[in-house]
Amino acid sequence: MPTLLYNALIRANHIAGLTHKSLLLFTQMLSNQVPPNSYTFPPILKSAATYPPHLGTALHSQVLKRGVLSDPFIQTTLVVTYSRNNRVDHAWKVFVEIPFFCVVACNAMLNAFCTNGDIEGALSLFERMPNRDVVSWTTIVNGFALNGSYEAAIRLFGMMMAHKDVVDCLVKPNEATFVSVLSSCANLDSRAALDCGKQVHGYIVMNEVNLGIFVGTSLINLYGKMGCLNYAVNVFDRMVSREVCTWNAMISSLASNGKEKESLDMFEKMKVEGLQPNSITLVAVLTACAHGNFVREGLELFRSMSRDFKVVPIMQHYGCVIDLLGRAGHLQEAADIIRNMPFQPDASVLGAFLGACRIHGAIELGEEIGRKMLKLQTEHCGQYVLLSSMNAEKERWDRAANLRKDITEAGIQKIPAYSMVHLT
DNA sequence: TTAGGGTTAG
Repeated sequence: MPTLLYNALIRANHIAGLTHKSLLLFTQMLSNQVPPNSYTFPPILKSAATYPPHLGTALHSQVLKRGVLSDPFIQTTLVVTYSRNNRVDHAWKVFVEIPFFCVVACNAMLNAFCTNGDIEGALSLFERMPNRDVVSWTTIVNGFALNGSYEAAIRLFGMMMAHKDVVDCLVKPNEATFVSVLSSCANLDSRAALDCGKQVHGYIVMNEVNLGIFVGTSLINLYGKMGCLNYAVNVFDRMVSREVCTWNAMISSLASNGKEKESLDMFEKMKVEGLQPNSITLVAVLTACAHGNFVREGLELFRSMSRDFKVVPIMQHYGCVIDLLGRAGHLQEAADIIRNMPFQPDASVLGAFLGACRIHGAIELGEEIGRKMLKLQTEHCGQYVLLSSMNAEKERWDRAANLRKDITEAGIQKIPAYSMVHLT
């Protein structure tokens, strides 16, 4: 079989997600002494990115050996592969060897910085790039979002729209750009962020941008988070095609806006339409059950989800079901589930339980689980609280307040309040 | 035949 056929097969398997098969074909190719060429490596390197890093490195040596390292497609793919292996240092080494400023390679490197948490590195490269296209802008907007700087992401999107960039003044956003900025808006909690999201929506409508799965789902998520349920429903109804994530966003929006019954109805409708609920769907539906006090339905769903939907419960599902039982006062049942969990419960599960114990005055049960929680979280929470108190003693109020904020953000805010555990 | 950016989670 000639090189060309191997290349086609490797690529086809890579696209189909059969990364193992595509790697196997490559080894077969070598053992049959069919020489790989520059077309062989991009798909095989991307397949390798899903495996431990040494595979990528081994393929890098093959690239060298076959004398195709100067191929720009291979160089860019190497940057991507090392980045996905969290080796941004190796990605950079490959990148600096690329002789000409190529916008695609720069974008790959930009994304390498962004996905590895080096937003300063990304920004520095972004500012030095001689050319920036819509992918560059989207990557940096999304990079800020990935690193939690949603305001900065929105600001950069604004710069792009206002053509503030002297070099590149004709960049038009596309669907990926909208998705990044809408997601940033949804992660904020201000009127300004909602207004920004609405403006983006307006732009989408005015410019007759296709309301595809990604944009539609992002809009539903934004409006759902901001409490604008009518807008979310409106977008959902207007969409021509919907996927599981679209339904998930709609079910979550209804569940968190007091429409628990409608949320469950939506879940039924989704199943009727032949869609397979996934792990996220079940988190959303269990949330609806917890908020709507549908104890029996929620518990039934939780117990049958592995069988009916092939979704094995993870921490979040346990969190929901403990919340569900806890709110309704079924503390003994909740404690049984915690005791029999196949993995250690985290602070969110135990926190939900302790909250319920406090509300329902179940001191003994609370103590048992509280001890378990302290044991798990001592270094985490204890150190934070201690640090916070020490700062307060020295009148470093701002630092003390920041640490307290960290505790809240880590989702373990219930621990310091649970002083009865310390008394035992 | 080949390279870069995107959605949903108590």
